[in-house]
Amino acid sequence: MMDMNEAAYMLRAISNETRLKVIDKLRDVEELTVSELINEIGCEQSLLSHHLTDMRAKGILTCRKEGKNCFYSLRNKQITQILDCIQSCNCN
Amino acid sequence: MMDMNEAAYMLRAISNETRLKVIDKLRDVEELTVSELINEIGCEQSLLSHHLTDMRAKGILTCRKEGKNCFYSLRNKQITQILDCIQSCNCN
DNA sequence: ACAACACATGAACATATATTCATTTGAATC
DNA sequence: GATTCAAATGAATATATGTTCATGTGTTGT
Repeated sequence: MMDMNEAAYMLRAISNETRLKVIDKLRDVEELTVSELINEIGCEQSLLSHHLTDMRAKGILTCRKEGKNCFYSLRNKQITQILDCIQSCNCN
Repeated sequence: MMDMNEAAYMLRAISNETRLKVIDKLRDVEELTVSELINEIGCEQSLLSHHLTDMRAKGILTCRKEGKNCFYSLRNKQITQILDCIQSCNCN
C-alpha cells in the first residue's frame, strides 16, 4: 500500500497558486530563469525565491547556475500530469 | 489558461494523510460509513469527522444518511487518479 | 574598487490547517 | 423517557504555510 504521508507531503509542496504556476510555466520549456518566472507569473522576487528554494529542497525542481542567472527546471516532468488530473476532475 | 488558484484550493483539500486515506479507501467501494472509515484508517472520530465535513463542503465527498449511520462516497471518482499520478511521479 | 544586477536568506508577522477535548444532535433500543 | 450509538460541532490550541521587508552573496560590467 502507498505511503499516504509521503504522498500528502509532496502534494502540499505544490498545493499553492504560485507553485502551480511555476510548474505550468516549466511544462513545455526546458528551463527558465528566476527573472523570467517573475515576469511570467507576476510575483514578487523574494516570495518566488522562497517557493523555488523549497520546491528544490523537496525534489520538485532543479536549478543550474550560469553567471548571474539561475535556470530552473522540473526534475520530473510527470508532475505536470497532476495539473491535467485536477482539470479533468473538474472538482469545481 | 487554467485557474491555478482554484486548482491549488482543491489540491489543498486533499493534501493530508488522513484525507488521502479516505479517498483511497473509497476508491474501490461505493460507500463507507464513518465508523467503517475510522476502523480502516485508524483515526480519531472527531478528527475524521472534521476532515469529512470539510471534504464534503469542498465537493470531494457526498454523504447519505440512513438511520444512525452516514455513508460517505466520492463525488467524482476521477479524483483517485491523483493518487496514481503522485505514485508514478515517484517524487520521493 | 564600485555600482548594478540576479537571486537567496532570515527574521517577523499573518494566516491557514490540523488536532484535541468536551459537548451536542439525532436515531435506535430498552 | 433514559440509555446507547453514530456522527457533527465548537472552542481552544498547536503547528505549518505564506508573505513581507531588509539585508546578504556572488557575478558582471565599468
